[in-house]
Amino acid sequence: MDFAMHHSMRERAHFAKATGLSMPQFGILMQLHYRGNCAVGDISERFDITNAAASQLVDKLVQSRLIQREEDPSDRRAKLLNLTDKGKTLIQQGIEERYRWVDQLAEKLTAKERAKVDEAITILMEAAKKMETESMAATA
Amino acid sequence: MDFAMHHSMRERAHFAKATGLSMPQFGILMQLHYRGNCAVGDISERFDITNAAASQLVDKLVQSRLIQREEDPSDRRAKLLNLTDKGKTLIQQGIEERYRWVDQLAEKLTAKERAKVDEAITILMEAAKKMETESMAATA
DNA sequence: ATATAAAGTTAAGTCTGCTTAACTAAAAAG
DNA sequence: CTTTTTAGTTAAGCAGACTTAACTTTATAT
Repeated sequence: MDFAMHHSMRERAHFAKATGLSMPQFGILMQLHYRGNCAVGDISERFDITNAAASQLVDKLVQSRLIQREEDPSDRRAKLLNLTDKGKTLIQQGIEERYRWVDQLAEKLTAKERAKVDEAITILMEAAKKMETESMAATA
Repeated sequence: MDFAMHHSMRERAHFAKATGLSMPQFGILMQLHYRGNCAVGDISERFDITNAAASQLVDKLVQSRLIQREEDPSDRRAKLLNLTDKGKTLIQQGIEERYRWVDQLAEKLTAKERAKVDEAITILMEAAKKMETESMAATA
């Protein structure tokens, strides 16, 4: 498990470097991939940096046309951040590249083994989902 | 799976920040935790940076007494890098903190579910090990 | 209506990581 | 025994991320 993460980190760094993005920049793109419609404040909170820092990072990504920043209609102070089409395709590439390894791993398994792994993943996903909603409730 | 990594990354960044370490520095400590007796060249290769950069990072960690750098008896040009006791306890703390989340997740499972997950992990570990040795052979 | 708080931006300055280039010392090759 | 490679260090300089502080604009509270 930790091994997978070790590997994944490396892939991530590699991909970021290949695309000319810094790790923080890449991180923001991933964040927007998973949770779109973010505000700048969500970014700063997620990465534990100041609003100013987040704003500057976001601005760079906007300038490279990877994300778009528009006014939130319900609160005109806030901004809604989203991936542009360019950003989406980039991230999609990155994800595929990172998952090539997983596919290779899957090929090493027999059908029976793969079924077992699938089941375990489903179980874990359920548990994780349950945990997340609980912590959400606790924070709110 | 990706979700776990997302979470893990956050924990990692948080812990690194709390200890006053930068991510690259923390990464080196982790590397030494998993594969001790590294040379400076191993570090630079792992993180895809120059020897100079690795040497400088290593030096900072040596100065903060987290790792030790001694001459390799079998090749006096090379250095053997290892965690000091101080470094070891630090990393141990970090690992425990990161795994608290996994433990919480495990608590959400029934005994039967946990058994299934355990089995799946064993399968995956085997496959990963097989893959690693194969890629080693390919590189060599 | 005024005061206060909140979201974001901008600018100035600091700190790190990283690279290239020049160097030392040890090992391997000829 | 010289020559060349290899491992690592050091210094100079650049680029990026980050922080604080000052500011603008919108929302909220009194």
